Amino acid sequence: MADSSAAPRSTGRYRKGIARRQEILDKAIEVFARRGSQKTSLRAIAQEVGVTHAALTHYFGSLEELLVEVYRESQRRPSAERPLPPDATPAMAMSASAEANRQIPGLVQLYSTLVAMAIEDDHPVAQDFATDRFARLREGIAEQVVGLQQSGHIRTDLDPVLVAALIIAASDGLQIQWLLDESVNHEAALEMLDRLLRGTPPA
Amino acid sequence: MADSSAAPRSTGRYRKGIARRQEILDKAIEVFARRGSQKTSLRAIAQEVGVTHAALTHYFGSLEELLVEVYRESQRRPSAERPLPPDATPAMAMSASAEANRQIPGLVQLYSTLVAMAIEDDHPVAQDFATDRFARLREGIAEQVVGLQQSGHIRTDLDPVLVAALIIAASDGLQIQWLLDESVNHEAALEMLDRLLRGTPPA
DNA sequence: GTCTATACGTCGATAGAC
DNA sequence: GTCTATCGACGTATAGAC
Repeated sequence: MADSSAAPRSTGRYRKGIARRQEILDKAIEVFARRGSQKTSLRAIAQEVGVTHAALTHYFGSLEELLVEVYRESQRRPSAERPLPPDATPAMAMSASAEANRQIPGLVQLYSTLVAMAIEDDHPVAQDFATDRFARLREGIAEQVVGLQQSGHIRTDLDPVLVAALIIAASDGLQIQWLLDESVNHEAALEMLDRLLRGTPPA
Repeated sequence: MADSSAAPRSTGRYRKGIARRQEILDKAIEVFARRGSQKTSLRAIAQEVGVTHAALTHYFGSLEELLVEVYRESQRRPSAERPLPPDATPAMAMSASAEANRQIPGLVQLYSTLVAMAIEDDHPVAQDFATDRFARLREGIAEQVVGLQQSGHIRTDLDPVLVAALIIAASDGLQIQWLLDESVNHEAALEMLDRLLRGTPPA
């Protein structure tokens, strides 16, 4: 559950504590959006927010939890009203989502940092975050894939869960390659994958 | 070029310096293989190698460069004589390579750490490493794809470079998902991608 | 409850002795 | 060529002001 790991540290049940925590989180997000992923230490964030670094640990427990919350909250906000057509394929939805994230400086770097932390052995919060995110995404996309298979938009000899994992992996991996070399066309590659999944034979 | 960024720090032109550097590098690799990716600080590595952390910076300049060299050297060693059939598809070659890397504890984590560092703005060594690695991989795989298109094993309506980027992205992304959830079948997903690229229509 | 002040141990990096 | 010593910054923990 997202709720359990997203539960405020110690003061969350009280209105004022929640409000203050949210206020700090909002400012932290703004700092990330404005300054990118540099200087993401507790002390640097605290200084920009206008509190001491100890105040941040009071509300978030640890830097790890703060980073996860910043990313979660950023994802929660609709970045700019992107009304996806309801028949959009999962790959193109991932592409649009990636495009939206790219608008926020530092967000992609933050995500990669969290994933890198997650696969280390001593970062349980990041690990829970990443495991949960991937599991939910796979589940949701696999469900869409089943529907698209029934409507004839994806070939039916493919395991929906494998397709979901592949789409997520492709989107994440292409995003990183694009960040390092803008000649890598994230969207075109996902469109190609879409075409392959559709199964229309070569001309 | 890899040579320029891989050039020893200050003593590399002299035989003894090179030898000592290589000796330290060998031990560092052994430490990573034995202990995984934990405790990868300069001081921890130095202690296991048997020198002070200042000695490591003398040979490698920075932790960043040491980590890159450890990964490069690990990749340079043939992990266990895996004679790929010459007609293996790029996707299956990536799968085999990933499988081999998985045998060395901490290597996949080290790779992810380097990639995460690379997309930050203040890690030029990691950035050069990652950019170079992806560019070389894309180039090599795209070349293979062209050959496989000519021999009829990959459908000819696909841009070879996009295919290469997609295969690399899929392999990297699936590896991460697998690390977080072993139910994600890295090899099966890449096999599926292979099948899609081949273009054989659904039964 | 909120938050500051302060201290602890570790980190990467560097200067200078030998 | 390698050490010791030291620096500033880091995440974390705790005591206590309010």
